[in-house]
Parts: sequence; structure tokens; C-alpha cells
Amino acid sequence: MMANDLPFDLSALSIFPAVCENGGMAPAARKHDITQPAISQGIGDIESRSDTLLFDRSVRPLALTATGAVLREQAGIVIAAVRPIASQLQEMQSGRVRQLRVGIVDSLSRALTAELSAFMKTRAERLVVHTGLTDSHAAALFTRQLDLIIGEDDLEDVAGLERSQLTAVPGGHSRTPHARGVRAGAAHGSLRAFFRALASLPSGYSCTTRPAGTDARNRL
Amino acid sequence: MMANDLPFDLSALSIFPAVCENGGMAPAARKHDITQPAISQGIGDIESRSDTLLFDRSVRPLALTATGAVLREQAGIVIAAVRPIASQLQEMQSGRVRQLRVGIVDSLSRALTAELSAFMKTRAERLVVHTGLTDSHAAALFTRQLDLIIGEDDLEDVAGLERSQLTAVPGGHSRTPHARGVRAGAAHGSLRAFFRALASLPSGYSCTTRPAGTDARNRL
DNA sequence: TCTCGTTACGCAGGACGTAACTATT
DNA sequence: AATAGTTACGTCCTGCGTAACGAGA
Repeated sequence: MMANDLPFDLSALSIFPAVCENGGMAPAARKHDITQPAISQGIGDIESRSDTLLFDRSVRPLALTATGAVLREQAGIVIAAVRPIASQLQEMQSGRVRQLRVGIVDSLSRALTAELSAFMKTRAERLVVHTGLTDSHAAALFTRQLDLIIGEDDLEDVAGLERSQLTAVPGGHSRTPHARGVRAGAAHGSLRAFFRALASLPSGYSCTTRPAGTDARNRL
Repeated sequence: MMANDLPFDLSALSIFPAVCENGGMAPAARKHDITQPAISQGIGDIESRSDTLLFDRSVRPLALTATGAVLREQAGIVIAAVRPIASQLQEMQSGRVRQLRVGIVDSLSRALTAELSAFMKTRAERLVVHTGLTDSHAAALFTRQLDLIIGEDDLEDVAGLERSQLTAVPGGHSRTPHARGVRAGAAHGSLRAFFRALASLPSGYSCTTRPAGTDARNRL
């Protein structure tokens, strides 16, 4: 059998905040089309598997223990992290994102914007292009106001982009960027993998992720 | 029954990276004391519930699809977030943390360090006290180099601390801080709840969380 | 006494193992 | 031919519902 050293299950973890927010198991049960005992057992399961006490049952309405307060906080974080994954996978599967906000450095915007627009037409529902300085674009990338930035250098001076760096060279499958026309982009989250997928698509561009050497087939 | 709109289960989510890292389902199965079919079904379960394709089965060794690459990345994040929760709960349950790094503003360090040390003796395995300026402590708090900071004002000028703010007044259970001897601290993660628990313990301090009005009993 | 939470118990669905089959190299 | 993955099928277990019980306000 599975080792499963994890102290809870996602379904149980998701009902726990519901109990907190609804002020008890019975209200939470009504709201979630589930019975009271199911909730009681779910909470009990977390408690026994993690060897903790989450609620003080000696008072009514139910009171959180300090331990319960910790879990309530952490559970919110985990659930919030898990929920968007489903839509990310859907995006990846369909090969389309709803929205893509791109920052292009001024010097490249003339040459690239039209091309990029055509390229993205089938991949994004909505394309927003910002032109300006790479520095401010990098800042916007970190604050999630941009999804992708394109600059002239390889952005090595921008910290924290190593893993999400892409280099795109026009027309061809050469893995080493040409001296002329090289541009570098950085994307995060699902978009990064989105571009990774583009690498295997036939198109005017070939995208390779860094570190170089990653080929179209994603090895395990 | 439960709605359970979540696209996977924690146990399934935890075997998926194992498959990636071990280069296939069979090696992963051997390593985790589980059978090959169980893994195959687990992966298939994620795929069907999220309506995606994670592996390219037409090649050997197995190759990740772009979608699979996304999930691999996200799964790592989730698992990494979930695993420490168990130990956090244990800490909370036992009322002790392994290590507590406290920053105390210079002006209070003389008066507080000895007292704090005695107070923490039974609550932390190891206590590290830094003295200095509150500003630098706040920065260290954000970068997780400190767990708790104690200053003279209520740290209202430090952004992002609202929810984790504590006020501690010496000797007494008054909820409004005394004009003399007021100090404010900020902690994050399990430590925050740790201090919340301290509020209900008999000691020389009474800690109240902000916003004021929260009493010792944690209401839902 | 009323509401809420727990416990008891039964059933249905799911998870995992064994075995047989298929496919890739 | 060999190794790896899938499918089929049987069993066990657990998760949930109904019902009965206990406890707090």
C-alpha cells in the first residue's frame, strides 16, 4: 500500500475552512450538500492522522484551538494554490491562454509587434502589448502585471529569471541564437510552459528554454 | 456526495513527481512500495479528472507532455507547501517551536532580553535574539530571516503586517496597551498562531492579536 | 427542549493487487 | 525477446449516508 505520510487529504482540507467560515459543521454541511457526520468524520480524520485537536468541542458554537488556527491559515494557502492549477492545465491542453500581456523593448517593438500579434493570434484570446524599457518591464513581470517580456539582451542582469528564460530566434531551428535578431523573453507560471510547448510547434520561431540543451521532447 | 471540483488528490499528486524523477512508472512503483498498475491508475485518474494528457505513451522512456510539465512544476510547489504543515501542527500542539529568531529594537533590548529569554525558555528549543533597528528587522522578517520582531511603536508604517500583528503588554490582562512599556511584535506562519496561543497561557504577558477585540477564545 | 456533534452501522464506490494483454525498443 | 504500461477483474477498505445517541445552551 501507499506510504502516504501526508496528514490530510485535499477533500478533507477543503471542508475544514468551510466549517470555520460557516460557524460550525452543520451549516457547512447544508451549504456543501453533504451530511453532518461526513464533516465530523472528515475533521476527525485530519485530527487523528496529524495527531492534533482542531476544535474545542466543549463549547458552543465550536471554537478553534490554536492548532486549528494554524491549519485554517495553511489550508487557505494550499487551497488557493491548488484551485488555479486546473485552469492552468486546461490552458496548456488547449494551447491557448485567455490573456497574454507582453512587454517589448522600444527598439524591437517596431519590428516585432506585428509579427508577434500574428503569432499569438491563435494562442491567446487577448493580446496586450506594452512598449517601453526592459527594466520597467522586468519590474512589471515580477509584480505579475506582465506575463512575458521581450528584450534585446538575454536579461542576465535581471535576477530571478534564470529558470524562466526563453530565447527565440526567428525562422529556423538552430539552437544557438543568431547574432542578429536575437531576443530574449521571460515568462512565468503556466505561460512559461506554454512557450515551452510552442517550441515543438511548427512556426516561424523556435523557442528553446534555458539551460540550453533541452530539446523538443521533454525527457523525464 | 461531495462536490470535489479539485482535479486531483494529494496522494495522486505526490506520486506524479515520483514518476517524473524515477524515469517511469515501474521504477517509481518499486521505490514507493506500490504496484505499477496502481501508479498507472493514479496518473490516469488525474488525467481523466482534469481532462488532460500528462504523458506521451507512444515513446519509451515515457515523455512528459507540455501539460505534464506544468503539473510537474505545480505539484512540486503544492507538495512543498503541504509537507511542512504537519510539523507546524505538531509544534502548535506541543506548544514548542524548534527555533525562534527574534529581533528587538535597541531601546528595548536592555529591558526585555532577559525577560523574553525566561519567557521563551519553555516555549522554544532555541532562542536567537538580534538587536538593532526595527526597519532592518522588518526587512529580515519579510525575508524569513527573523520569526518575530519587537519594536516600540505598533509598526503601522510597515506594510503587510496588519494581520500578523501582536501587541504584548507586561503583567496584566488589560486589552488596551499601557502608555508605558507598550511594545508590538510581528510574526508570521505558525509562530503567529504560537503567540496567539500564548495569549491564553498564564504568564507575565498578555498578548492580543489585532484587530483588537479578539479574545482568548478563538471564535469561528 | 432544541440544536448540534458524535457514534454505530450498512452500503456503494474506489483503490490497490494479481494476472493477462499490448506495445515499444 | 524483454521490459514497461494498460486493461480486466476480484477483494478490501474507506468514505458517506441513515439512524440512534449524547451533550451544550
